[in-house]
Amino acid sequence: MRDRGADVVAVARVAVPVPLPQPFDYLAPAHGNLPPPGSRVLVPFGPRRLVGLVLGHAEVAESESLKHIERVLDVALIDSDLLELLRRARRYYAFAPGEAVNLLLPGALRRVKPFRAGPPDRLAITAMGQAADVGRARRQAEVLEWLKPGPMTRAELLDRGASAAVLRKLLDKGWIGSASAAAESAVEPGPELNSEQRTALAFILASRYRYRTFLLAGITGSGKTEVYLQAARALLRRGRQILILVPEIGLTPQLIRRVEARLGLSAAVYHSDLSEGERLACWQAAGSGQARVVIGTRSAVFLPLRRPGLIIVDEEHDASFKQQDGARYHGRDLAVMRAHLLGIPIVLGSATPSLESLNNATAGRYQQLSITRRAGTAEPARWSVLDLRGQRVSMHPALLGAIERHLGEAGQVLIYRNRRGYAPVLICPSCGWTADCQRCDAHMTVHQSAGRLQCHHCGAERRLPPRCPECGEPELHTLGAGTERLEQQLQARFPGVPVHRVDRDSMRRRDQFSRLLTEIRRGQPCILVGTQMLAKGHHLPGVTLAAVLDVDQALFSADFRAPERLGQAVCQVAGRAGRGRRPGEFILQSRQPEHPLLAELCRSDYLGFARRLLEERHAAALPPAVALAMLRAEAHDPKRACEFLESAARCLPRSDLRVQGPVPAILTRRGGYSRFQLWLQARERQRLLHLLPGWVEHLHSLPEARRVRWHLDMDPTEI
DNA sequence: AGCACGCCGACT
DNA sequence: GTCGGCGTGCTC
Repeated sequence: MRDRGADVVAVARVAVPVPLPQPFDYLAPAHGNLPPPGSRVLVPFGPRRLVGLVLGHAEVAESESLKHIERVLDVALIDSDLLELLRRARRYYAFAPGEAVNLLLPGALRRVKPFRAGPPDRLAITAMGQAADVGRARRQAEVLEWLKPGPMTRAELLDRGASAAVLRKLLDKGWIGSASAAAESAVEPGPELNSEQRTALAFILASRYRYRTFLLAGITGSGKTEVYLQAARALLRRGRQILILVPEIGLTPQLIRRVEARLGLSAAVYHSDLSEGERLACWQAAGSGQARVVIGTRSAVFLPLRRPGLIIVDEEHDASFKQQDGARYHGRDLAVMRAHLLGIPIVLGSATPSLESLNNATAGRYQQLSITRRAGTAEPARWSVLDLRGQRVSMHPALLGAIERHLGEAGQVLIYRNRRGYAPVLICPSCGWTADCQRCDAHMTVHQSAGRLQCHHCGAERRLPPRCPECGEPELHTLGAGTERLEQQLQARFPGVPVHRVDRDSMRRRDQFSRLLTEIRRGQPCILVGTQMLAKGHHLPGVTLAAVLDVDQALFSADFRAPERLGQAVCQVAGRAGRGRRPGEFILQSRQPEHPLLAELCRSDYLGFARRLLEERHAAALPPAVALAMLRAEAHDPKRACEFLESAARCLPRSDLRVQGPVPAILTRRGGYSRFQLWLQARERQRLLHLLPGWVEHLHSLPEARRVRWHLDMDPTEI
């Protein structure tokens, strides 16, 4: 027998930022030991050099192809808790180790060349700046004025119209400087908690220093945030850090301000719109413990934390917690995993919890805390359904009447329509031609004011044709109404009343929206028409009437999640009405007013509706009753996509999984690609988890895999 | 993903 | 004669 010790060597298993299924092994640096797991290293990789992350150590057969780590950049930069989170996430979502580098290291630390620290993220006016004589420099004077009330982030200043050059000048002169991230201010007293809020708070605080997941289900306006904040305050006092995950940072300036005012410190904010320098600064502040409260989007779940005490996931049902490319993880679910590893409590909050979380609560994995009453004196809105059958208009006469009445009583009106643009279809009345996207199975949307057709799926755009390109008919018709058209119709019907449209087209710049919100909160009667943007969590105390125009599509969608999302949107919109002192009214328009799901939604609260949906999912063996993973493939040639999925299915180990497909995706052709998928369902999640990583790794070696774009999606939210 | 190597068309 | 098109193969 040969001496095994002689041809075996210790290596570091290194994740490098390439989309390959395996980590790469490296020998210790020429002079030194193997760096411990979590170390950041520089390694030679083919003809180039890359920054990688040491995932662990291993013993492998000695080989000519093994190279040495070139340099150890940071020893044990990532702690073992985060590495363990990463291991579990990789096992669960079956993503490549290369993605790990992207998740755990901010961009600045992935560069081979050392990163030069950029300008500070939070800027404040200095004493010198207060006294400065700016002279003719108008732009600089402007910035100084903005900063006089208090510090602002670089992003906010740029948003308002400051240029990078002006900021650099002011920094050079010492008129503005970095505002200390630790600056503390007085704590604003909060409202008195009602009994339900107090009970919820008591449960959360009872599990301090222990893992526990709480599902805080509180109707809109019930004061969930107040419960989070008081829990946060208790842990801050013990020197712990608080991590708050939010769906989209753009929609939460109010939350950030409120957190800062109520906790008396400035929150570190982490999201993808930050500059590389800002991201690095936040990453370091979180890791050093200097940042006491961190508010971030899903990627913040991977931030290092020195002394974590509590994780909060706000609007936990929101789809943006699911990453839709690269490592397709769910920020909420990883947050739960992280809290578990850290041994700290986590609070998932929502007025309209996801069926996944409700199911976990029912199964006893999460503890549900409900708040059923609105905080303060506000009453829930009165609901009614208008039957749109037989109406050839987008707004029922009774809705217009209600709008008139509410405006007359000095109320504000919110109209929700989940479709931007003027009209979803352009059609020729003589030959039936419709304006379709060349690259997608979809109609193009008419954008009247821009005079263009737009595909909302691939972004294609072209001029609005003056006549039918098929038969020359000069008078083309539009079908349906998007926000742009509704704005026009409402303006025509209610002259003299301001009509504000809120969607991606009308609110190009971020500050436009916040300015409008400020304007609206002054309380003058007005009509707001908008998409999602308008429905999500904004406090609009002057709104007394809210309406959802079209709920029918979602009731008959091929996507099994559509009714859940509909219910959530409807409740969010209904929650906008009557949050001030005046009572609210909520109107739903439908051509299926007697549909059982709608009836349920109107009859009971969201939780009753959700319970019914959950029963349906159990009956149909759909998530969360079963675990679902999806293998997706897309190619210009649909045959290639299907061939790949077929051979992928063939090399699946024999098991009791239910495998279906290849089935076409709902919008089969998008952006010139035909998209197909394989459904993998299992009663027990473990069955899937055991086989996915190995299977996915094997798929890389299939010859068909190189001719298609493919990925695996665990717990998919889009089908 | 990059990056090199490789083997065929229009240009200084 | 060479600059450069992007197919395919490899990266410890």
